[in-house]
Amino acid sequence: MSITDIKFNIDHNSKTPLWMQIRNELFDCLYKEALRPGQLIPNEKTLVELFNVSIGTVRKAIGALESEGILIRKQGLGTFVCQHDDRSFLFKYFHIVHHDSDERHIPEVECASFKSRDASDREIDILNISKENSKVFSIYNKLAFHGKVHSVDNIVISAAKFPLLTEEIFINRHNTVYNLYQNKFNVFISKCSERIRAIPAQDNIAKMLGIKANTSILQIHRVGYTYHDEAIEVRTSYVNTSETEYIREQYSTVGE
Amino acid sequence: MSITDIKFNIDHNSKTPLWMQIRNELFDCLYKEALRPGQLIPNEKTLVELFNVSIGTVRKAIGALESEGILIRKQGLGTFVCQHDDRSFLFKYFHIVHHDSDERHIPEVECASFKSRDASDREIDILNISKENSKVFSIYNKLAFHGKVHSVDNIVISAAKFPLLTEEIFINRHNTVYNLYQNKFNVFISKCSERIRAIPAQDNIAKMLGIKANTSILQIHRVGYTYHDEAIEVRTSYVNTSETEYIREQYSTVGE
DNA sequence: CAGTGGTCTAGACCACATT
DNA sequence: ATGTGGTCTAGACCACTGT
Repeated sequence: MSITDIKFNIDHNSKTPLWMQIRNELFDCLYKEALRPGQLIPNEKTLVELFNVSIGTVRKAIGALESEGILIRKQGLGTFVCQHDDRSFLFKYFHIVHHDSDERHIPEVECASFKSRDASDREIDILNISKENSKVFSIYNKLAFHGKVHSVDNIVISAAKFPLLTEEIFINRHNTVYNLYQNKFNVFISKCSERIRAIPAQDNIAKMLGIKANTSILQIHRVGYTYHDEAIEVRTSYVNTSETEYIREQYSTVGE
Repeated sequence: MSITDIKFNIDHNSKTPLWMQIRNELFDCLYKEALRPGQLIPNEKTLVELFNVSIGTVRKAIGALESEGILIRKQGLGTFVCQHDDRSFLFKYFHIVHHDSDERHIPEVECASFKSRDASDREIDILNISKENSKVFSIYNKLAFHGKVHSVDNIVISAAKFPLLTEEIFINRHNTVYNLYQNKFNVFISKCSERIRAIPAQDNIAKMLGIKANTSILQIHRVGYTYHDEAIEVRTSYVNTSETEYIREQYSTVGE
């Protein structure tokens, strides 16, 4: 189904602004997979004809989606659906930096284990897992800077949404995990929520981090969502902050 | 100095867009204190005449400042300079929630100590403190939910930037600390950066939190900035996360 | 070069809030 | 009723990109 074949319902007499209606229609194209990450969307003039509005209105709709991180405009090229291949997405959801550094660096990642098991009650609840196929993949990753492990990530995803995922596929990705989700399974992570606590490291985690048991570490519960707030991934990170820190720079934008 | 008296330099042949020039001029009005938090800015038609551009250009400039959290538009009323009195600012920089709650609540705050002392090297560096007046105020606040203390905040600010601040003034504020800065000292905190680590609680902090020494807690280093990235406040928070959590909801906005 | 998005104009009309 | 910002139009011209 190509976007140019879709019949759009734009109501010029509706209470909701035209640009918002157009934004929603374009957004639904992502959901209905008429538009996919990385894809070029029709140019402004074409959209004007598709929606039968003036160009300023189309531009406002695209601007809204751009500020949401859904679309990205490239002058002279066109407007594209955001993807985790884009440079700006590399560190969007990676918040650990080395102590004496202001810049984020890509960590070295090593998969420690890859298993399939039944979902826990909490996972069933958050990931909205059906009873028929309640299997999940549970993956442990070790993250390091300069060979020194600083974090252990436990990633849990529903097997139903990632059919045919194998340890080999997972390990042999050449990019981020979210990039794998996007490119092999057409799942785009667009939003994350995180909850952070300080806990003493349990034995197994301490061993993976190479520290003594009961050392104070960060425990970060993250839920990753795709379009329409559909929860996709439950991730628990354990971070040794003796040489690293969790950072957050908050311009007082409206969004957050 | 009123904003209508200012001579603006807008260059219609410049490489930088008109709307960006206007955004910068308006922003400088804040810095030069021709505009203050809460103040109504001139209406769009007046700005059109002041800057000698069309209304769409003015609207784009205002839109930029609005998305930065500097201005707030209120339909039918006008456009105002953001202030920490605004509801949306209440929780903007407060990220602690009770464990089994999704909503943020206002904590009970109690001042534990209020002192003046010489700045440390680190504080001199971050706050850009001069050698002539190197005094800082160091304040300890205890934050609680339902009477149970969960956080201790150490606030450090340059005495030079907060002349005449006393413990009495500090304690008798009827709003947030940032609101006090704004209303009594004309300092608007517009940006914060935070770095989070997990540490074992030291004796004095543990005592204030009502927990055993060496319990794992969060240590949050925050620097608060005003316009033009001028550092105003160094705050270190110690959070007992046995019943609370640090939260971050990240829509994939461009800003962050 | 042709095609894209980026900027800017000069209006019209609507929805909202105060007087 | 008046004044505010919000939406929308129908263009013009510029700057950037790849061929």
